[in-house]
Amino acid sequence: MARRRTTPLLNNVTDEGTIHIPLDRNRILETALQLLDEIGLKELSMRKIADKLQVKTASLYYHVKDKEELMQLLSDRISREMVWPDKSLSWQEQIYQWAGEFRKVLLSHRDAVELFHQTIAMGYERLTQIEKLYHLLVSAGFSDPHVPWIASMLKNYVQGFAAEEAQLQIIARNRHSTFEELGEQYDQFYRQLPEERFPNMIRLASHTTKSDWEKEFHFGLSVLIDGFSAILLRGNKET
Amino acid sequence: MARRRTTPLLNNVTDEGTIHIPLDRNRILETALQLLDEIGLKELSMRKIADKLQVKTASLYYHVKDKEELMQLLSDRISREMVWPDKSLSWQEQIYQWAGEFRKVLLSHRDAVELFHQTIAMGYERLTQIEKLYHLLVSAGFSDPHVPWIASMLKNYVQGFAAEEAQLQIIARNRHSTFEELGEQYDQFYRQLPEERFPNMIRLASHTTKSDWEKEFHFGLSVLIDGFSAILLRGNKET
DNA sequence: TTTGTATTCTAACACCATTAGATTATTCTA
DNA sequence: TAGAATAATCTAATGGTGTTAGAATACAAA
Repeated sequence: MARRRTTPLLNNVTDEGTIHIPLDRNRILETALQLLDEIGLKELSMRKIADKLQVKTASLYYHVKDKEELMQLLSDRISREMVWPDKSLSWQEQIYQWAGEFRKVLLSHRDAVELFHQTIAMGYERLTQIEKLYHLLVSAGFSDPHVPWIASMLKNYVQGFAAEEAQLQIIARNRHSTFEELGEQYDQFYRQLPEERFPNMIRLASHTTKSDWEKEFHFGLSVLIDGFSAILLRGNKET
Repeated sequence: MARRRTTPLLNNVTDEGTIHIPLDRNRILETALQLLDEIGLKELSMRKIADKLQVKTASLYYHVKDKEELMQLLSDRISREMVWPDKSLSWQEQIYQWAGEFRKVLLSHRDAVELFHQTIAMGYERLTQIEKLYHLLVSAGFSDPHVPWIASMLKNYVQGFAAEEAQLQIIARNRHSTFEELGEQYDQFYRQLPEERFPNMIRLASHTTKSDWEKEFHFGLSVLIDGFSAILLRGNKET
C-alpha cells in the first residue's frame, strides 16, 4: 500500500512541515560523499543516497544518467580537494608536494582509492590534476615525449602506495582492531605459513608491516625523482 | 511454477541422459575463470557460474563460503600462471623477467587487474609470487628492511602500468573500436578541451596515447632498477 | 536393505539499478 | 491572474543480485 501525499507541495513546504529543497547535482554529490565516508563504497547505493536526501530513488535519475556517472562525478568531487604545488619551489620539491597532496586526498575519504581505480580521469578536476603535473614537468625541462609517462609513473606510485595504506585501514576496520593490534595479527599470519615454502616472507614479517609510512613514502618517491633527474641531466635522450 | 525432476539421479545420469559430474572447487574455479574472460568481472555472478555448470546457484555455497572467497580463489588461480624468473640471470634481468611475467598474466585474463585490486594477496599462489620476489632481492644483496618496500614498489609499478593498458582495452571493447581508432578518439577528446585550462594536455595529446607499450614498460622499470642499484652500491644505508 | 553422510535443490528474502509513465510543482505567457 | 508549458518528482514495475534455511536427493558404509 503506497502512501500518497494528501496535499500538493506549496512554497517548498510538505504537509509534515519540513522544507523541500529542490535536488541538484551538487546536493546529490555532497550527500553521496558523506554517505561514502559513513558506509563505504560497496554499501553505497542509489537507494541510500535518495533516502538520505528524503527523496525517491528515481528522482536521482533526472539529475544523473547512471550510477556510473555519479561515481565518475564523485571521484572528480574528491579530486577538487587537491591543493596545488607552490611554484616557487624547485621541481623536485613541487613533485613531493603534489604527491603528498594526492596521497592525502586519497586517504581522506573512505574507499577513495577503490573509487579512483574504478573510474577514469575524464572530469574537470582530475584532468586539472594531471595538467598541473604536466606543467610542472615541462617547466622542469623534461621533453614532451617524456612528460606523460613520467606523470603516469608518479600517479601510479602514489595510487599504489595509498592503496596499500587504505587496504590496511579497511582490514583494521573490519576486525575492529587498532593499527598496532593489526601489526601483530599480520606477524602471526606470516609466521603460521609453511616455513619451507615462505622462508623470506616469514623472516621479513616484521619489516613487512611498515613502521613509518611517511618515511617510506618519501623514500620511494626519492628513488623515482632521482631517476627522473638523471634523465634530465643526460639531456632527455632516448624514449 | 517450478520444474521438478521426475526420477532421481542414478549413476550420474540425469533423465535427459547427460552425465552429472559432481562439483568441486576446482571445477567451479575453472568455470568462473572461463566466464570471466567471456563476460568480464562486473557481469560475473554466482547465478551465471552455476548456470554454466548446469547446477542451481545454492549448490555453489556448499563448496565456497562467499562470492568474496570465490574471487579470492580466482585471483590466486590466475596467479598460478606465473612463470618464475631464471635464477642464472643477473638480479636486474630477473626483475625484468618477474615484472614481464606479472604484466603478462595480468593482461591475459579480462579484468584481472581489477580483480587483483579488489582482493588481497592471501592465497598460496599470490604469496608465492611475493616470496619469489623477496628471495630474488635478498639474493641480490638488499638488506632486510629494504626488501619489502622495494618489492612493493615493483608490484605497484607493474599493476599500475597494466591497469592503464587494461583500461584502454576495456574502453576499446565498449566502443567496438580498434586500438588505432581509439588513439584518434583520445586525441580528439583532448583537443576538444578548453585550451586556456589544459594547454599541456592538449599539446601532449599525441604523446599521451602510448605508441610502444613494451618499450615504455621496460624504460620505466629501468628507472626503478637503477634507483635500487644505487641503494645497493651505497651499501644499503638509510631506511 | 537400512542407515548415515554428502551433496544438491526448492523456495524465499532482502537487496540492487533502472525505466516508463503518471503526477505534481514551477515558470512562462497571454 | 488564468491557463499552458515545462521542470521535477513520484508510483509502480522489471529483472537482476548474493545469501540462507531446510527439504530432497544421491551416495557410501554397515
